[in-house]
Amino acid sequence: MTRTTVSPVDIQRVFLFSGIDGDMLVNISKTAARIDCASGQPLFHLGDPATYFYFVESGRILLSRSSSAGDEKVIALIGPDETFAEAMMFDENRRGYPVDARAIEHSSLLRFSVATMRDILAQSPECCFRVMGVLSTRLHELVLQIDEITLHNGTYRLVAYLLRQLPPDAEHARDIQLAIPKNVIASHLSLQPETFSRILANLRHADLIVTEGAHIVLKDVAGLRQLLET
Amino acid sequence: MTRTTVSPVDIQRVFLFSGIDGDMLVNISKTAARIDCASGQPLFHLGDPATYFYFVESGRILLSRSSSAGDEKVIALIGPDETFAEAMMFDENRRGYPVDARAIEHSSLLRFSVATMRDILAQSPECCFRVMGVLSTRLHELVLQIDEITLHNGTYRLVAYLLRQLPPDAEHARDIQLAIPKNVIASHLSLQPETFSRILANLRHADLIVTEGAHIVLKDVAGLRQLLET
DNA sequence: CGTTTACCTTGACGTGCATCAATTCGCCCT
DNA sequence: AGGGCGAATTGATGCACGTCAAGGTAAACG
Repeated sequence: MTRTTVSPVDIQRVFLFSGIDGDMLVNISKTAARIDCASGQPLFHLGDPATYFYFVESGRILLSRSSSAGDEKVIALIGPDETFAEAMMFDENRRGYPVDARAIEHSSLLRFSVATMRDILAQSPECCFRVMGVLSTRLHELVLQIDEITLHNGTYRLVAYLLRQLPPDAEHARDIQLAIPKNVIASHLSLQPETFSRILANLRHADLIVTEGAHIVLKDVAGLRQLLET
Repeated sequence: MTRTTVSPVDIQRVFLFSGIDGDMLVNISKTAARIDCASGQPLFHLGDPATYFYFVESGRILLSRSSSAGDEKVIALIGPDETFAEAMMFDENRRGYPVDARAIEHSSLLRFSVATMRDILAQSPECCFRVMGVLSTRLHELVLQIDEITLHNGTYRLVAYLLRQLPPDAEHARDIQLAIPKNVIASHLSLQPETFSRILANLRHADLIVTEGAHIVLKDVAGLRQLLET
């Protein structure tokens, strides 16, 4: 894991900071750092004092909770141009990070000081609104996740996941390339890898999909959508 | 469901508004309303355009998601002095409320305009910080909920719930009076009422608790705590 | 280039919790 | 008081998914 400096230009790419002007940008870049980390490398652990939040330039970060029995549940997967752990700016009770974080690819991150960011926010309601927007979106996503886990079975969750991978605009794209190992997706969907594999097999036997490793073709999108009704 | 006016004094009780001065307070109270609603009464449904958020003066509000099969999962229970649906101030994509809400007791609420509140926030970073703090807490709670559902079994969840009902300060309080019907608690813990009842029976047979209706005595707190380890 | 290692798949089996069904209990209502 | 109704409990049974075990495949690495 290497650490390099960050220029104001790098920061322009971070959505949360758009609309922040010259002086403040410099301030931010002074307390920021670029983190380059290898696949598998942990960034922080549950309960660690939360002094930073992150922006993903490239690569992929996995956020998870683990039980003492050794089971791990993937809470979120963070890709390029996304931030995570922004909520740590408001960790009033000093509970620290609520999840573990680690890279699952070789990744380049920007690391920002929570304290600096608080100073910025105190002066920029516009920036506050952006942060609140992001937090609100996260909230919505977690509610959807709870909905799926508690109200729907494994097949539903997996099919919903596959359909979400389709680009929303392209009408007739039916090919999916999984960017993430299947066991990780399984954990994200609250399934065991074995169950994940079996459900894919079922869908294959029902002639709804074709699979070849990480490449999946949705043969019958309408049929898959139908599985989500009832 | 009746609707009455709200005075600036009423609003002082809302934590989110503490530190807001005279002029703005009046503004808020003008667009606010007191809602008095009977037990069972719905406040809004999933997807409804979100123009209000709420503060509970008294009573209890249930937030839930429902499947098309008719199953309902309780996402949160909101009691006196708490706000809910604040995140709707930042519903940029107009997705509407992400849950259903209804009273499960005769309740008195204050209803605030999302638009007015946005105006306030734009002028008060202090108030922004309070909102962000609340959102951050909600986020944390949802992550904990996902953790429990996916990483722990029914007994763990129920025991954890019982222990949470103990006042944190009072060292030797062991009596719990459930303020909520058991089937509602069951749904909140992602259990069927039958399973909930059976787990209570198990704990009773293991001499860990004594039950009499909604009154539960934790006979062996240490023993219960032990169930949460491993 | 062969070996290791991580990931994936499939089978056999077990189990935690859901489902269905039948009482019982307590409470509101007239 | 009595009747009606929702909530709670308990039993019998079933199933979705987890667990354990045994290969199979492919990429990573010396």
